[in-house]
Amino acid sequence: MKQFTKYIIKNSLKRIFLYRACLSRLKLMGVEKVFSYTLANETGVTSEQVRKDFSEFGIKGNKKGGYNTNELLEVMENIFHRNKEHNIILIGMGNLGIALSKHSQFIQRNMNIVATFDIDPFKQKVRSDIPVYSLSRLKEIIDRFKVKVAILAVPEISAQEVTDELVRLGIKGIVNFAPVLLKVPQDVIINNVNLCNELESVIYYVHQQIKADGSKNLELLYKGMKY
Amino acid sequence: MKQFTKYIIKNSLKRIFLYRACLSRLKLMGVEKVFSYTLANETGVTSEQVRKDFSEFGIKGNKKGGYNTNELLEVMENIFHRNKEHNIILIGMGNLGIALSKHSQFIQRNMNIVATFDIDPFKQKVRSDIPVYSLSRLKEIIDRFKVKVAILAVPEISAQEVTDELVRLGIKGIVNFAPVLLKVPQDVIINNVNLCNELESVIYYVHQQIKADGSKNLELLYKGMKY
DNA sequence: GAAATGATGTGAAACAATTCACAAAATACA
DNA sequence: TGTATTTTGTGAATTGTTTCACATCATTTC
Repeated sequence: MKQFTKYIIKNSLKRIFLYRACLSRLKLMGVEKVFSYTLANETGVTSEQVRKDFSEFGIKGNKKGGYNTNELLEVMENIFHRNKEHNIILIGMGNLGIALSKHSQFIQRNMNIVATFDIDPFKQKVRSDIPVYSLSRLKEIIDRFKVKVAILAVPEISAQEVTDELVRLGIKGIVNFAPVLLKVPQDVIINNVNLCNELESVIYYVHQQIKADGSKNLELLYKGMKY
Repeated sequence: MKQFTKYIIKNSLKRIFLYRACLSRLKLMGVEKVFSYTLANETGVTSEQVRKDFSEFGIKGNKKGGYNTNELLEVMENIFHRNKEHNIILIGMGNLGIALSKHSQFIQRNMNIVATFDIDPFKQKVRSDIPVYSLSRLKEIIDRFKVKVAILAVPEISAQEVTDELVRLGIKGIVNFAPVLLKVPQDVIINNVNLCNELESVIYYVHQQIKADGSKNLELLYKGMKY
């Protein structure tokens, strides 16, 4: 029954992303020491939460001395395996696929899109630094670059089919931009990113806000995930 | 202290998105009646959860008879104010901005990007169905189309500056693609979408999986948000 | 039309996450 | 050196969420 449910992105991991973003900024500003309340203030969580999260990942600070910015950043880089290079493939070179293939932040963070794929031979000619292949060459590339993670930006209709093939060829994690709930074996991680939903939730909350208009009830409306 | 923390996207709202996606599919397949366990099976949650979520939004079904697919869909459309047209603006016509401006799903769901903006006059010439304006015309467009929600796809460096301007001009909700924690007044909703983080979390879990390799501990690793 | 069935809806219980409260340790300073 | 101060780290308490268990009711069946 729960065959394709995945519990992913534990809250504390999401917050680690926040802390890291702050730390990078603080490092640039030349701050050498941070305290749990510094990060707390910057990210809008409590300082106890910061310390609890750290303890979950085994991060230790110095009593009174706080945390060393560089050390802390390094620990976080390790959590996300940033020391290693990660070879990623991208399937679907539509509007979104093209944008993702050019997304410079991926490279900055050691995530290299080694190849992109599309079913349409015309799109395979699109000029880009990254080669665009036909899907028939998936196996070859996945094997050669030992790819474990794929970005899926294909149309809804072909998402499941492509996923099945990816899983067959050994892909273990997928960031899925198609608005479909993919069915995959237990051991494959799916992270769904649905741009419409992201926009619609904002519309939803803006409307709630307008209805409630500055009342205290707002606090209640916003329980759940923190950003 | 918590000035720019926002609690958004309550879990049940996120799940409502899942249910709706299923319902749309079921409707296309001609299914007229659904039961809580139908949706539960399809989305990977429990049937009690489905009913609890529904009760939160005041959705009532028929004892024994389940829910009518069309009625249920309509209720959900109303939750997300889909009956109304929503005028959105998009700021930043880089790779991602261009892809978003062409994203057909937005239009399918009554979310119209009425105008796009960029600081670079060259990009303002880019061919598109949607006009690309200079930022100096923000006020005019926001007022004319009564825009309340904006998509922010500008570089990190200018994100806060543009946000301040948007807020000043009456924008109440922002989908932010820049990897920055924006500072906004209490009554403005921010939804951060960080593509690198989405990819990195998959890499994280794939690595955990490889380490743990099929053990029962995996269940523990995945607690938190459900997808 | 009475009994059996199958679904909803919801308090109560179990579980999970966050906050509180404070001991412990490191530093600063007299 | 000893006392005051500041910050970490973590059990305990609280708060929030999910699951359980079952009363309720509409429908079907006999």
